[in-house]
Amino acid sequence: MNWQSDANKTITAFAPTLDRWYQHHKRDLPWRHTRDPYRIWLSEIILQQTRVAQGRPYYERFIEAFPTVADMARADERDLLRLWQGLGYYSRARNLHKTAKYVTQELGGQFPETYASLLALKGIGTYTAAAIASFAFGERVPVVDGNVYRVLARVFGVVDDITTTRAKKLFADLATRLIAFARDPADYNQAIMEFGAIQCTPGAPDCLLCPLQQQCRAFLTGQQHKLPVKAKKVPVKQRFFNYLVFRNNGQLAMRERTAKDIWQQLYDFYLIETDEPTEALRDLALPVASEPVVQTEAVDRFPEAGQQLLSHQRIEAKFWMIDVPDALKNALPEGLQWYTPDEIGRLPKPVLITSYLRQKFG
DNA sequence: AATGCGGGGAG
DNA sequence: CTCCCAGCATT
Repeated sequence: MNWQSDANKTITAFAPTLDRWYQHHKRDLPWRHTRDPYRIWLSEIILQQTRVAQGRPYYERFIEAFPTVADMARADERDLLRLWQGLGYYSRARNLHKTAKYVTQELGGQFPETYASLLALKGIGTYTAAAIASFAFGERVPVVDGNVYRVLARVFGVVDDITTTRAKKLFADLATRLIAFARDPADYNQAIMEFGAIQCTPGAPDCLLCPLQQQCRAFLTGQQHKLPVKAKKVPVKQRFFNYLVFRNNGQLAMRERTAKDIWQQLYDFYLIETDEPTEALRDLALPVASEPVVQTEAVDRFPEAGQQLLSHQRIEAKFWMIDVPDALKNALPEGLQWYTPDEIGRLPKPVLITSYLRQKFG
């Protein structure tokens, strides 16, 4: 039996084997009880680059707050971002709102029903379009996500670097061949992702109890821990944030982040970024309006420290609380506004800011 | 083809 | 520590 005919046999047996495995290992997840494209769309956007365990409570809260796409379309974008707070990749929330409005206002509340038309919506790429098309409408189009790359790379011994365009096409083509043998495209797509999440895991795949063990090129050659091949990512950038937390009469000065940077449309404080960690307030180039304030009214001579690890940046933050006298409260730097504690609670904020507020004010 | 974008959990 | 998660948009 040569390798080629082994591979062909594996291809025809792959989907049925996963389907069988799935029947016994399927988790009970809320978005598996519906074919409502709105709910499936919402769950898929939430789950982009996000583990099920992390995304699930957000899904529940979103469905509670916005039971239909029309409800979401009506929402204030700030409230939507506030609900999204802590999930990261906030462009997902902005695109969610944009698409909800588009579907409601331009499509009469009806989601597009094909892979190709779904792909045209903001925030929907190849993976999400395939997921919605198959789960909600039964279209026979394969999902290709991180789980699928891992499972296929191992079972079929694909050593191509999955970050390259060539490999992406190779995996997509393979996935298309495989789904042809599936009984039900939706179940099969769920099955392969579930299999990757539970059985064929990144670190310690459960090969001993794997139904594909004797067909898996990686297992048979002992290479499962080396696949998939993925170019290592760029080193994380270190940044130093110095926050001046202006306070007056129980209110804090905050501003919306609008720059082309992290945390767009979330709220934080007056920020001075430096190339090196700062030890004292006098080392900072302070805003003109705050100078007299800083001389006399700084509350925190030693700042609160904060750390935020992002996948692409490591942020070291320091917070100086500064009491602003009434005489200067209308002289805030451009963009800053006073907010009461209640208002601040309703603003969407990065986790770094929320953590600071919690540790400072409870 | 490269880069930027969050935050958290697992090993 | 490192890796990576039901990826996508922009350049």
